[in-house]
Amino acid sequence: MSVDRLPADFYMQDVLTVAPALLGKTLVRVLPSGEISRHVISETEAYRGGEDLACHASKGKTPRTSVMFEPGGRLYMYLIYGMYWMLNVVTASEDVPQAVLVRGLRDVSGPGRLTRKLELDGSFNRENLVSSPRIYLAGKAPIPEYTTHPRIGIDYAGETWKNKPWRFVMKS
DNA sequence: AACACGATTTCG
DNA sequence: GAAATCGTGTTT
Repeated sequence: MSVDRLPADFYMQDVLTVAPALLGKTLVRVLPSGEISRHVISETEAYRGGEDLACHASKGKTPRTSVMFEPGGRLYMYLIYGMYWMLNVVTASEDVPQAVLVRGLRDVSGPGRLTRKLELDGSFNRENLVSSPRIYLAGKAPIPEYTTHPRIGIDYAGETWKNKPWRFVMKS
């Protein structure tokens, strides 16, 4: 356990508050071998509820998206293109479906590559970051400087949503 | 039961 | 520019 593991309250805020606040925080992964891997989060994206057409939950609650309707602090893992697991942190209160996609670490670029490196897969879906012995987030304020950009790979979401500056990149 | 497709990455 | 590769949601 870590003394500065992020508490449940942190994840209960709106996704537009949590997504930039995750920048500079440390992703801690206890591997099956016992080795502890620590990486600083450098890039995130916010997916915000039923209205956001880029958010999987905008199409309603399904077996896959149901975890986003649970209280913040759990992981939402899903497989994309048949080969890459995406790491998402669920935020906000129950029945407010939101999640932050962890898109990059300071020394690992790309959401698909970072889950491979940290050995994260579907078995981590619904994992609770506040109590899990094998993965958690740690760190303290302040939030580092960052820039905002449109989200990647969501052209299907339409003009309104695809242009939202909801990608957050930590300045190196 | 069949089909279409994606919050990506890598190779040519 | 295109393939790889499969779970999920939708349609038949």
